Amino acid sequence: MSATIKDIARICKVSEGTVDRALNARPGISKKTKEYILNVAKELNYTPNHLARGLAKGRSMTLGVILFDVRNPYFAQLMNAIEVKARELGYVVFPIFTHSDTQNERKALEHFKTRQVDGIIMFSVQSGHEFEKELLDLKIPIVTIGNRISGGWTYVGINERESMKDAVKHVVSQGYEEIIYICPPLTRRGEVNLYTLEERLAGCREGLSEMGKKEPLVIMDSDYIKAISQIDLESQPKKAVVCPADIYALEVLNHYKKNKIRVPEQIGLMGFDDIDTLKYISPRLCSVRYPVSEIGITAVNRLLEEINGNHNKHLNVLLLQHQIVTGESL
Amino acid sequence: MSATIKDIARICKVSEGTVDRALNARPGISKKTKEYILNVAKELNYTPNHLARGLAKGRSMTLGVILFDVRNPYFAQLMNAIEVKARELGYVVFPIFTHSDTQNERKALEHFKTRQVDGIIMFSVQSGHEFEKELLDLKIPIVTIGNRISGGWTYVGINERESMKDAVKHVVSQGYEEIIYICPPLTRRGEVNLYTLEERLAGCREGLSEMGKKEPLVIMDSDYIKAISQIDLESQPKKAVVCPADIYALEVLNHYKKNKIRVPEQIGLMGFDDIDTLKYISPRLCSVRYPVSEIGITAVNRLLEEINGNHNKHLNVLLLQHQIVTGESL
DNA sequence: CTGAAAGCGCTAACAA
DNA sequence: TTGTTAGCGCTTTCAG
Repeated sequence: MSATIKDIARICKVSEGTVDRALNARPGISKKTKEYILNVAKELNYTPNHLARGLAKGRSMTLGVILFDVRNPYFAQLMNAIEVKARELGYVVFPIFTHSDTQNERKALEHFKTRQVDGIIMFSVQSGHEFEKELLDLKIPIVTIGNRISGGWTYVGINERESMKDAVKHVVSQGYEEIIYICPPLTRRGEVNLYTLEERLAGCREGLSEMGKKEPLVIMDSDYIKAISQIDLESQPKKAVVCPADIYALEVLNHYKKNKIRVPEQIGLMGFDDIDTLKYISPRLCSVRYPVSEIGITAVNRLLEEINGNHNKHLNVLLLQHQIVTGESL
Repeated sequence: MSATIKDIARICKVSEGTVDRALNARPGISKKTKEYILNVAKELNYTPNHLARGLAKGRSMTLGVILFDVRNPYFAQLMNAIEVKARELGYVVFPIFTHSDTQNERKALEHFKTRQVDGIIMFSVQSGHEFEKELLDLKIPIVTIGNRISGGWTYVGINERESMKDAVKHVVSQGYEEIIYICPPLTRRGEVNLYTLEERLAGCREGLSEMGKKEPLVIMDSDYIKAISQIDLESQPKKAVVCPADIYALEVLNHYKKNKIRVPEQIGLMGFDDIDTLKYISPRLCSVRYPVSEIGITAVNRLLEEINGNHNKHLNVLLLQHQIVTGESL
């Protein structure tokens, strides 16, 4: 196989310890022997064995990443940012895509434990006491993104409630009086993490209330297209559909286009996430933008701080700024 | 830290070898002691250490994956399929996104070597003899996807030339006489892999020639939008823009929309890849569809065969079927 | 059926 | 400055 430290030691007629000192720039070695060893190592085309190193040091230099589905552009952006940042810092990532299945998430954590990852970045589906106990038992630093779990773990994201509140206020400021809020269920199995969903809905309610408008019509049906098609668009006052994700908004928009319903003339539409795809679609969707890549990068940085034990324990909620993106759909 | 085989052995008053036999369902152990050991292991919440196992067995049970950019939906789909399939088979993946930078690709391969991955799935930017030599030196099974390298490595993909030929023939069959083919350069650094690009262009030429049409107008400018805006759309005969990727076609379409040029009335448009995003865009783009996820799955299966040495050495080009997707843009 | 021991490649503590 | 040695946790071979 590949050359090992032992091989180099034998050839150079020095001890393995000395080779280690040369290869890893450790102190206590003469320049001469160091250069000699390095030369031989290069000739042998030596590459260190990370498995062995990890075993010896108790550090695998790998991070586990749990996301729903990388085919969703939002997760793809996160994935990209995390992978690039982690590698920049000498780590390599194991991604696992759960497709928001709680069983997959459980197995993923198990996987990471046996794989000896040094830390985990997780967008979780699960929640609840039992789940938190499992996480604690892992004894691995974890940073959560997207879905918050509890104060026990660092959370990197945006202020979900405020951002939706701002979105709704923007809609109202454009003259819309009635809000239809789309909020389909994520999945049915297990105890599911509803943090983001609930916060955004609460933000919607609060926003309307603060603007003195009436309660939103909340559509919780998974077939929300059918539900909205039953709404009377002719009656006053002006109505707008608000979605907690652009992908829902795009489905709604497709439905309206198919039925020759004009947006925003007959109904307003507001999305959330400001995904890249929007630039190809007209009318340009109003949405809420936030620095997705920054979330990934911040999560990696924080996770490494936690791994190295030099993090601020009193500050474990890291919120980034959101902003309203105006478009042609309101 | 976590419980180890040694701990279990001590508690059960047996040897480590016996514990190993129980834990890994190896033969030569009585049912009684096995059950006992398994119970103790469960109580201690034992989880195996994959680093140690990998080191001992010379198998890390990890695969390296090299892709351009997961934010591109095409790569995201590949990534998803590969990760899911690999995990199903007990492997875990290290993805590295090169952003089509040859330096990154080099470093990625280096990374994988030191990380002791058992195999690599690669969508390469590089090509050439020197590169091939590097790959050989790795002494790790490699399956290539997307960009073919040479007969030395398994390739999983579609027949690039035939698929573009079919695409062009379809365009011609819709009454278009003149083809504008978009073919922007990928990157400038290093010796770049142009396999796919060249094959598709060749397919375009062959298709036109076989249909008795004149040569395509090939736009090699990276600012292809500027280039197409100089084309006279009023003159006969009917013209169509053919793109070797939907993302180019979407940019072109955006340009036409902005300038109130009607597709397909004033000019036809053909894409390639049939990405998911298309379902949100009108007019529905004509494109070429092929089973992207299948490519990922096939690559994983083949790679494992190569790792285990039970692959068919005479068959190392695995081509999947493509199909023309008709839309409203022709 | 079970135990003992060597070894995977690297690190780290202690001697020399 | 260099060598020696004992691990890290698991697998594997050879005895018993």
